[in-house]
Amino acid sequence: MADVAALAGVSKATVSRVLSGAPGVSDETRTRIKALVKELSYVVSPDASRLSRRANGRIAVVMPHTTSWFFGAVLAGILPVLRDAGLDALVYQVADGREFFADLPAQRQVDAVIVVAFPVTGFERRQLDLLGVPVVVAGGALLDHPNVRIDDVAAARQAVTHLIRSGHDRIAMINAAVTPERPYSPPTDRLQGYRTALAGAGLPADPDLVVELPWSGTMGAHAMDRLLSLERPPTAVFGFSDEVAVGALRSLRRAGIPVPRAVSVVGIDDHPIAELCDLTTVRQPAEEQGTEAARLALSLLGGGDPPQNPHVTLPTHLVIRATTGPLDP
Amino acid sequence: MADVAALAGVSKATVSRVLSGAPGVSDETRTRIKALVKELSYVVSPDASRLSRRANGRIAVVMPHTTSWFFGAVLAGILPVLRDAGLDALVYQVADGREFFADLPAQRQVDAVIVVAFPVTGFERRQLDLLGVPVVVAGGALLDHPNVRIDDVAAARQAVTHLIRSGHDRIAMINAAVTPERPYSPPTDRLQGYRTALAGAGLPADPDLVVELPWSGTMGAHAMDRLLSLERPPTAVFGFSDEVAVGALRSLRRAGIPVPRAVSVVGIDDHPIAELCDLTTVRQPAEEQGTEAARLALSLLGGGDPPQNPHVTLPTHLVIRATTGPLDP
DNA sequence: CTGTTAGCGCTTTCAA
DNA sequence: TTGAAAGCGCTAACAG
Repeated sequence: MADVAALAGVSKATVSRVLSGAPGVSDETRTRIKALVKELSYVVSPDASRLSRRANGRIAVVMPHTTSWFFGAVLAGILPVLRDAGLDALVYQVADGREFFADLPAQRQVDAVIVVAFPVTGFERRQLDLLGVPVVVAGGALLDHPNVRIDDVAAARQAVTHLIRSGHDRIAMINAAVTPERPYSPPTDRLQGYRTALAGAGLPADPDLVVELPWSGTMGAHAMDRLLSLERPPTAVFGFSDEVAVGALRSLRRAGIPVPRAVSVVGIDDHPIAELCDLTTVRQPAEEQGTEAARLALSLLGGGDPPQNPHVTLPTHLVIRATTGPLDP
Repeated sequence: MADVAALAGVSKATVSRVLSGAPGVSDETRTRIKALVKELSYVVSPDASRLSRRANGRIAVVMPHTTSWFFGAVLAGILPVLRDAGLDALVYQVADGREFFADLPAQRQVDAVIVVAFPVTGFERRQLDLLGVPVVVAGGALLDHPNVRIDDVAAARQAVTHLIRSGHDRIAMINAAVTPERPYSPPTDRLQGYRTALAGAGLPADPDLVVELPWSGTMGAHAMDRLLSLERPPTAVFGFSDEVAVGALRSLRRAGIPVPRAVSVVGIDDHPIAELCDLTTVRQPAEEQGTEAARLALSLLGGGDPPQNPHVTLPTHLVIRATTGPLDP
């Protein structure tokens, strides 16, 4: 910048003003400097600028992994919002919750943290506080930090009610197992929604019909195998997610059981795979959760008023495709 | 840092030395300062440190989108490598190639750029040069920048040869359409692999059997519909990717055509969906491409010797599942 | 409107 | 072994 100033015969201050669009520079000088800057294709050093301005123009995005659709979609929702606000995104993949919370590499580097669907332990929560910046949560909740999520209980109810209305009365649920240390709420909430729906219809809750397995790509398939080995298998299955449901479909296909004639299957997400598999599901807006979370983060940063409603619940809705229907008599 | 120095009764210089592990500090002082630092839970400001040291400790990761499996997986491969090297990742999603290349928000912020499977135009290439930092490519190639990729021609050949060996002689390909401006090579290369394999087996190349459609979630399904309306439909289909192949499966299922008894289907990727759909495919290591690319980037940064081989080709291999087989007589 | 003067928080010679 | 001082490249008063 010193060079530019020298070549333009002005002070660094003036150049700085022009570059930051600050007022108080004559049009003549402004255009002259702008031209020079363009010619030299000069840009300010963001780091120096930030150092001087005491703000770092970056936001941390913390996610357990980046591979699955949901996280990619949330990220896709976050990035454009931050970009438009002139902020950069520092993405942290916290495989098993270690490095990020232990070393806090984001410390003094970010103005806010967006935690994506990450079950945060007590220790981690305290570490997060140490960062001293606003925390917002996408796809989950954490104390009363601002967050954006769906109503998991309601989503599950929508799915199961759909099955009930199709005339099913032996409805199973394949759920993701949750460990006590990792307070991940969707499995709990969706199970509750499942039970509520059954109870609401006056259906019994058969514990054999709830299979909980630790998450894995083929977990849905294994769980379905289990359900098929029951003396009285279910006629309908509600999967924790679309990936789980599609796994169940695989087992049914291998077993030669016609869907939905003999067994109906429904998931949650409206993952792209659902459309390809003709899977009935309950759609959750993933990208929008990212978008809204990013917006919340920005509003917290603005220093302005806190957001109107710091707890946003986005709606879910049933998407009926070809894997559910009445039992074939 | 000034505070720490004052409280310890030493100069900032000494504190800095301790914190950066530089030599020339007595053990006594060192431990004393370390204790104090811990107590105050003080950490250096990365920005100030970088400003002073003229290096920015960040790497840009540029991808067309973050939603699809491949990109998430590559990112998952990149992040841990950078983290271990103490570098942060600035992730840029370049929806339609605009902001990033036009504004170069990464300018003066990163020490290298990893471009992930992004078809870069001439203009964009020039903008990239403007950043003045090493560029490495994951999942593609760009001039002779270091890169990590698979051999698309070979991958396609593996897929098609498998079909030929199962006795098929009317083999279709569903390909992603590529526009002239966006020099995205996999479609071209995979088509070539397809043709090579056919020619190698002395099979004719029927132009009707190659359907090219612009990418979309259901593109494979639509393309399959097209193939099914041919007077003589194919008995086997090679999809550009697993998602395309699964789309084709959907059409076949809806049409009531048994797979693989009447039609075989094979894809490329070994996307998680492939396992769930029992899809035969050619596996490409996505995460590893990220890992290797990140390593290449680091080696370029080290200032040390350039990497042994700056052009890495990772192997692909057939994964046989249940969607391919001989024609049922 | 523009320049001068201090820093921002750290690293790094160069002396002591 | 330690400290003083001079920046890194920019912004932000405060004067003129």
